Amino acid sequence: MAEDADPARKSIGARRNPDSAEAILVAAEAVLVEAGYAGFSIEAVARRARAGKPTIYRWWPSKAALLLEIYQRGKRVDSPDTGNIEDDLVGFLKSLFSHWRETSSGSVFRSLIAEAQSDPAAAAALAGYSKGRHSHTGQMIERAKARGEVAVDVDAALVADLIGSFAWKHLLTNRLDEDEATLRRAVRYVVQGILPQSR
Amino acid sequence: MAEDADPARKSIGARRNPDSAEAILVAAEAVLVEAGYAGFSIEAVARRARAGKPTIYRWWPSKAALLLEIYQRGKRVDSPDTGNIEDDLVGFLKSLFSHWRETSSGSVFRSLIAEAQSDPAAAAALAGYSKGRHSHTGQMIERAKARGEVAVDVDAALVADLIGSFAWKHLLTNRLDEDEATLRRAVRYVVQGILPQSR
Amino acid sequence: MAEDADPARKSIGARRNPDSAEAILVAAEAVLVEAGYAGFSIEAVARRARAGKPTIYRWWPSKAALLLEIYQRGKRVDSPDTGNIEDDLVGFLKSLFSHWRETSSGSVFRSLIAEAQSDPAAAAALAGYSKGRHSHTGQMIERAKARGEVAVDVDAALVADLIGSFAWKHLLTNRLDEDEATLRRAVRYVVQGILPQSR
Amino acid sequence: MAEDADPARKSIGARRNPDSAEAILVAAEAVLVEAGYAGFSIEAVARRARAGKPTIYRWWPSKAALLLEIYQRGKRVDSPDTGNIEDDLVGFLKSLFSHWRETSSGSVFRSLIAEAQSDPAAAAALAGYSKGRHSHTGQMIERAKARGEVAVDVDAALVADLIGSFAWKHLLTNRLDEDEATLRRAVRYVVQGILPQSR
DNA sequence: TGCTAATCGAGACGGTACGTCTAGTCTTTTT
DNA sequence: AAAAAGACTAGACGTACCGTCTCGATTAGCA
Repeated sequence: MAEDADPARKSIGARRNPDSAEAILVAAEAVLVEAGYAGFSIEAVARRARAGKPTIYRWWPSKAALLLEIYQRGKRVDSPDTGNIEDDLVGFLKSLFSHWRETSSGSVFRSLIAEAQSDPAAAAALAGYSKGRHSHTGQMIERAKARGEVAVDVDAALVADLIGSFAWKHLLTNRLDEDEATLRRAVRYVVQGILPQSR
Repeated sequence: MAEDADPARKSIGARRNPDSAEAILVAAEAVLVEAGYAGFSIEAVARRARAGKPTIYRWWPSKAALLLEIYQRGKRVDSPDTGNIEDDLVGFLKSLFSHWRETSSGSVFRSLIAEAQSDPAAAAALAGYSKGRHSHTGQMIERAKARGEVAVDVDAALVADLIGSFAWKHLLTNRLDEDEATLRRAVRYVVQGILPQSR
Repeated sequence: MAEDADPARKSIGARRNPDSAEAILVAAEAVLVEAGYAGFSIEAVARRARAGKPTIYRWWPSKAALLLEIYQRGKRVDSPDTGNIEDDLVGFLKSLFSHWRETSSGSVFRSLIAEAQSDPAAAAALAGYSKGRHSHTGQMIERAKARGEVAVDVDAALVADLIGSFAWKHLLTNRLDEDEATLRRAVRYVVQGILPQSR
Repeated sequence: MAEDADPARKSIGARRNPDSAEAILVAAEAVLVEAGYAGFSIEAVARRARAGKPTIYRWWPSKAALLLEIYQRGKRVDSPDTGNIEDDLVGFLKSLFSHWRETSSGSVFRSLIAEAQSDPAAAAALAGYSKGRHSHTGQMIERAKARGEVAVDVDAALVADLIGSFAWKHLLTNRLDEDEATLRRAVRYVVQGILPQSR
């Protein structure tokens, strides 16, 4: 990461300077990782990026917008297709948890959720993003339906919501280190239910 | 609410003044409801409560502690016992959602979750609280087990976690107005699973 | 004084705004005059000047610095040259006392001395200022020396110190209304001594 | 000094406890010496003296009252009588400077002067004290008058004021280390004047 | 001898100010 | 036109003191 490589980054004329944008995003991510959401201020990002605050405000109207873009950049697209819905969902959760754990994404997304609790714009963006994820994750269920593995009248988005909820709550309560057995158990409850005769 | 009833609240000796404590909690709740989490500052609470800032800091070391106590005060203890696990869980979610919707509890709890993302102490408190809720909510599942309605090897706390996750995510994404049919569908997925042959 | 003329004073770019500086100095003087040294707080000055506290702290690191600048602004430069050392010194004291009495300078200088008793920086500044005044006031003695009116080996700065001391103590003990006869007597003691045969 | 000897000093009935008074005065002096005027707060004194704040406020209505009593306790009474007015005054200044330098009296008196600039009661007390000192110091001049060493129409109090002023200003500007030659020169200017023919 | 009354340490109270931090806006200068 | 730079008002942060208050314990002197 070259966020310190340019000791004086100037304007490149009457258009957005991609170096500045890049430097700001990199700096924002670094600040978030190093100082946490509590230390994540526009001031701190500007300082770290050697950028003026107005430059940040020009392109990202709010902290939430910045967070959202950082999160999008580091996004991992992954919906496994093992031919078995349980394995698919367990794999999804496993890879999501490790992605959140091992990259800055976890911090970023936590911050985004936190920000959404005070900033309506962030809330809207997050709701939209979440909805999008439902249909994305829902594809796993749809594939299972197509295979006849899942009842056709199942609301795929709702199942995706359930699974996503579980992930969110673990993220928000610092439980991303859950072992695979637990994840599998949770997924199995959703897939097979908890009734005694269901197996 | 009688937050303006006492035009001069003095010390009552070398011990905590319950009137002040009460006034502060009431004011905190009012500020949170009226100005939202963004406007929830210790300054604002002190102003509203006609209290000195040090008085607040003396008894609540952080915003999180204040939020937690407000939430505890307004807590609703409710785990229905209809003799049917699905109805129990649906009832639980319905009453939780309406409680969150219709009282200040929703705002308070959202704020608490947000606060926990930047304040480690709040995070710990929230994690502890959440764990406590799991065993509480888990009693519904345990009762169902005792009735033979649910498999004995089911991890009641994990099921509670799943149900609670669903509630959290709806709270955090402003979807507390979900209709009963959707809640029931979600609960049914957990109870009966989503497999086609499961019934 | 036009301290209320600008209901919204903004930045004028990446450099000091002289309007703000002026407003702050005017407000500081007004606060000092109206509320006295006891009521002279940075908060009060900021409030009165409609300025942010950081703006004050940016340019004046301490109350003392602010006081010093106010005092310098209202400085009266006056070392009479009547051709007679006694008249010069009496005139100096008279005009200094009336300046202190009739403008805010008296309050400002008193405050500065008080501040210097707790703030080492203020103490240093005051000591430096005082030394400067000695050589300034000393010029009256030097002129008298040149006229042959005063012994050539007299330490002009020390005499200035003596005269200045007298002024300070009167300022600090609210005795700026001393009549001219008394001032003249004091000056005469320094000029002619108190011995019976000295004239 | 036994300020730490009593780990629990109680009431001795419906009257002032001299132990408490003593402990408070000792503590006040210690705080002033160790932390300076800036750190001299009633809180700090109470803490140091293991006394309740009301106990202090009961007997000393203000910081100034406390300072005044401390100063009085440590007072040095000294007006040399060498038979020579110049030597008397030089001796007076020398012993005053060393007293201020080597005991806590200097800090105390400085603080008292500073306090008098914001507290009218302290100002009045200081003015009264100062006046008393004039007549006390004036006795040296009166003695010299009686010896015929000083003109009979000299205003002894005014001369005392001049000498005292010199001492005050040196105290207030941290110049208590002035060498004897300078003190003598200053005294000589007052005694003999600065005119060339005066010797 | 028991009651009253003032004092003690203690520490909470409503406030104000401290000096620092960030928010979001503004203007100038440079490219 | 957009960049950096950094100043601007505004206000929150958490801490220190202010001077007042009430407690419970203590003890002398009055009844």
